[in-house]
Amino acid sequence: MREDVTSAVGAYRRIKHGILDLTYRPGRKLSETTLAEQLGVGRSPIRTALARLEGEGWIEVSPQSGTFVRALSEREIGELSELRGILETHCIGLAVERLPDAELARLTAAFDELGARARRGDAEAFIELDNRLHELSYDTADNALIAQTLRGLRDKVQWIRRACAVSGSRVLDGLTEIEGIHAALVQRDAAAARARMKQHIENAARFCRMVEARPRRVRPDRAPPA
Amino acid sequence: MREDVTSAVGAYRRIKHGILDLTYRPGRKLSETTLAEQLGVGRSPIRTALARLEGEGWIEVSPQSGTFVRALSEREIGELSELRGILETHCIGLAVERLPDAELARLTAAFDELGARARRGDAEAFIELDNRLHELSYDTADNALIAQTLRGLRDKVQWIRRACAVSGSRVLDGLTEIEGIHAALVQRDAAAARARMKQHIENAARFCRMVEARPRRVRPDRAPPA
DNA sequence: AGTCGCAGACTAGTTAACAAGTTGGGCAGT
DNA sequence: ACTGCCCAACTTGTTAACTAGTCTGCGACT
Repeated sequence: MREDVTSAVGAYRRIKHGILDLTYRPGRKLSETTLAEQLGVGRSPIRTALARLEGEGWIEVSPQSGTFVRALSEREIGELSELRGILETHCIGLAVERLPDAELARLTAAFDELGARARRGDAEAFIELDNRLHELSYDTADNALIAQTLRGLRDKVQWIRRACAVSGSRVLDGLTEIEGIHAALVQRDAAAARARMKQHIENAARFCRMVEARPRRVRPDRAPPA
Repeated sequence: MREDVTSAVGAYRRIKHGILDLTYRPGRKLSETTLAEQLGVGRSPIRTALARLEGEGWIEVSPQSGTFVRALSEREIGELSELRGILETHCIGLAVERLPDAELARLTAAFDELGARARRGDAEAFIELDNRLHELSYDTADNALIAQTLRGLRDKVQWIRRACAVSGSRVLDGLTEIEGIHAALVQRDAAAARARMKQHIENAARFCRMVEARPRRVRPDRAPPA
């Protein structure tokens, strides 16, 4: 594995990776001491990594008690999807106006090639295509803050999908949806693109309920955050 | 001052407060050792606080070199305003639909009382009124994630305003703007409310260029972020 | 049998000392 | 006078030991 600049960012990457691939499932306890031993570093880099993960909403620290992978409530999943819908809709609307024809042609080529593979059940091809579409719209929107926010939200959505074990048939439905968005792009129809993107986002995180690894108490919550 | 739960959150509050009230101006170096001595704690709580502030985008840490209060470029200010505009517009649109008449009546009363004071030049009254309007729309939108994001963005905008020493005449202009939004709320006119809110946000952070405390080099940037 | 209390083994929070790297000023050589 | 090197001071990164709070399970008492 590539050598990390600091122990802290290495720990961050490995722990987040462990959360995303469900090695550390929602509700699971993450002991600083244990993680430090497993990663072969002291507790400080672990604490730095955990602080960042807490800030990004992946984990929850209960003082003097434990650190746990967060499970998102249905409400939180809904809030997350609402925010994502607003921003993705905004970006795709701008892409309709601003995306250069040359870029659009390359996207169309990708849809021709990867779309065919996805239709034969290649989930990787679908994910690649989905990424291309979204990232292209982020680039076009030309707002690093919004793009960064959206990437964080997408991480969460994909994590939720995995934690819910959504069926593979979503791939075909999803493909149909993004093909519709692509068609709207080609026709330079902003209203259709926005409406279809909204629908796409709403479908993405629907009917999900996270299952925690173990039941656990609610956070003691000794102090309200600033 | 209220006793803090942990040294780390106390340090976070005091350092952030120092940034907001311009005690620590953009570009200024924040030494962990010095801060630890000033606040009477060890370096660890300071590091925890700084990590959080870095995550929120207030400071920038250069390894083995120093920690600096970030200065926002015109571009970043623009991006920030764009995001804020999108979300505030969304919230005020929902408020038009959902805000109960009783709540609206209380807001109108506040406009009568505080508005008069603001028109006589009471900046505090204007800020209070502005807060009431925005917070009410956040509550109505009923999305904690969006509300939290918006509060963070508002912190930044108010900080920018202070760092740019925007003239006091903005108070009267701002009052006129939010009175217009209030009027649209009363008339239950979503389109007008959204348009006026958009204009209000755009005006808020216009013509600002941050002045750093001291010139300094760009960050060494030894490693690309994850 | 059921319940209360205590003790021990955890947890995260904090500290101080040490390691590794950067920075800037002063001195020597040209 | 100017240039280049070097060293000393200061920076954040990391570690291990210590502190204080929480939880769990065993045991005695009711």
